[in-house]
Amino acid sequence: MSQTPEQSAERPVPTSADVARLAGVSRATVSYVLNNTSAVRISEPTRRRVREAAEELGYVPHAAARSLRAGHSRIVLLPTAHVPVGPLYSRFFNELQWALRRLDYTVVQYGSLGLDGDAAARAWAELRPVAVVSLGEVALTAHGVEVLKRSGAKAVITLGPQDVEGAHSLVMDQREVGIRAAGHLLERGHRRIGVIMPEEPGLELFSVPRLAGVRRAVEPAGGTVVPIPLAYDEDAATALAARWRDLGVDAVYAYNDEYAMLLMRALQDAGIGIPQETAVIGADDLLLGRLLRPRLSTVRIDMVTGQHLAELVDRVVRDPGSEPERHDLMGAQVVQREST
Amino acid sequence: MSQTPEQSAERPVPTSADVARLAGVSRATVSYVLNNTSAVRISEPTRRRVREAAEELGYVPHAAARSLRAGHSRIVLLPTAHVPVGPLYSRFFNELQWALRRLDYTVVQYGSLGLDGDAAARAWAELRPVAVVSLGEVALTAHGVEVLKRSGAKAVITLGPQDVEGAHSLVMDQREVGIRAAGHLLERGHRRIGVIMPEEPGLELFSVPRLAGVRRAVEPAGGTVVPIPLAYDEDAATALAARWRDLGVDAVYAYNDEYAMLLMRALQDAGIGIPQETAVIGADDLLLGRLLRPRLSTVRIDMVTGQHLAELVDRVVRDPGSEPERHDLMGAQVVQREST
DNA sequence: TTGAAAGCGGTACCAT
DNA sequence: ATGGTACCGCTTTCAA
Repeated sequence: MSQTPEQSAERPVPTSADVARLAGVSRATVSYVLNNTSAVRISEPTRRRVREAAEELGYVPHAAARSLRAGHSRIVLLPTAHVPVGPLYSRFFNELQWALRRLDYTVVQYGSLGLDGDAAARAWAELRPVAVVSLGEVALTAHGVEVLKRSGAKAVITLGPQDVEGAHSLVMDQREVGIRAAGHLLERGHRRIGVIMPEEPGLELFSVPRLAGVRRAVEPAGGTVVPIPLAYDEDAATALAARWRDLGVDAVYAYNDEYAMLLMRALQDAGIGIPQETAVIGADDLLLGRLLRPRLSTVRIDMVTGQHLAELVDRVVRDPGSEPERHDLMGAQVVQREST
Repeated sequence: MSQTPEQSAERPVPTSADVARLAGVSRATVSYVLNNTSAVRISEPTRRRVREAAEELGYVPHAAARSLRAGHSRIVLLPTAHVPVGPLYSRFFNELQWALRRLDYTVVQYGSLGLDGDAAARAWAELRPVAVVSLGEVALTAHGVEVLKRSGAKAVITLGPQDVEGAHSLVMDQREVGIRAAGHLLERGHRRIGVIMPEEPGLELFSVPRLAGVRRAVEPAGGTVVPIPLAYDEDAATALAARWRDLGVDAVYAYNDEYAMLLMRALQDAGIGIPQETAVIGADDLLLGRLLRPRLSTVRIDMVTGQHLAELVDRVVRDPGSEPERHDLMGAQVVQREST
């Protein structure tokens, strides 16, 4: 009797038993009424009494108890380590959440700081999610996928640079972006190609593979790749521009359009002609690139939409038997404007 | 074409009872071992047997069952209707999630499409969150707060234009931004002031009060306010610029720096001098404003940091008895550059 | 038409 | 040092 977990001075949270007592019926009846169970017929007067009692007490059902009993949840887990800033990614993320919510899933965002793949998978599995959509910030291993599936996850979907055994993988090979950017610059006759590497944390996920892509395109062609760290900050850009000519690059791929804008402004202020002296290309095809002068060339990325991904989640949840698929998505195309 | 039978749909998820059976001990012992309960001493050999059994079965505890028994959760609910895009807001949001996670809360993002305040509050209460941080997209009423608290929420915190009874309110009066922007333009001698109103959904939360602020500053001074709808899109801006002179405004507050950039470019392309013919001021003090020519004047907003808010959540959770406070935050200051 | 009761998976008190 | 067991709140047979 002494095991009341939490007996505060406040009113205890009303349960369906309280509603039943007040309405003078059993808990079963309360459940039937409030869930509109069609298999059972409850008289209208009883329904009314139950509803009124629930209303009066401010009764709200307990989701955890319900799903414990049901044996499954509608939780979709979205692990996040660092959510990369940037308009493209935010938009995707919002769309995804929105679309999942429309499909009646509960989105749980779970920060997984400093957990390695398997520890993270175990932590996620505690929530018994029906699906996990890993955005690739935390490396999910085949074993991690197994743990999740064992814990009842019907769909494990990864979105990242490579596919993971046992999971549906949406492979977004960011190297492609670098390859396209570099390919374009090579075509235009450039050979010594700078690559802006953001110093902000959480962007390595994208920046490192993009650099690798540039290398892959440039080195076989006999060109040179020069990685150039840059903080997203005016002073850093000015300092970089001051020593720009020492770098001897004749073209630069600037990670994305925002970094490209920062760099272009600094170079222009330092009297370096774009594209004559240095060609500049960004990525992401943001509106701002079209507003710059010269207009910014860029790599447009065809990313999966949040809506699309949400539908995949739902499909896999409904048909968990389906073989894990691997989709290569992420087309990338150069949009040439005036800066190259 | 033999079917792959290894689907977990068949194999039941292992429970602590399974672990107990395999280890040849009771469920209580399993619980003691896996939770390192210090009140009881378990022999080392037993501990090992339990650990091995858990490992072998791939056992992962069930968070819902645990918190059902415990009588409370560590869920912090973040309702989101439309998460406004925009770097300032995304950064805040990420910080908040990150900081809460560090404090060992589980962040649940819950999209509340088309639910009115009270229905939303009920839906949120089902999850029995220990805290709710409403970012002001869904209007929370005093009654809604009551429902949440009755369901066990120790902290209900709202961040929005006005305080809500019963909740800790962080009042961010966006009108202040409009007031500052307009005040600055009035000082510089402008009297007919345009206000760019983004057509994108989800921004009304900010744009409408900002417009109200402009009105409040301009009208007593005998000036005129001209709201100007604008989609975040190059063609829309070009079309607007073409009829700009008909509007007869001599200054414009452009919602934020991104819309300001879009507008400035279109105006400049149409041969309209900035700031001579039309002064332009943005808001948010983004880096891009400093990169524009002329450099963009802006309103810098001192928003609460995610870290700060997370600490408030934690403090209120630990001391739920504390009186609801109302903090006015959101200082706003004009940063004058060259566009005004 | 309604109620009694058996769990879902864990935790922690009380015996042993 | 362990085991037995009574809950947490809810759904869902099975009886009455």
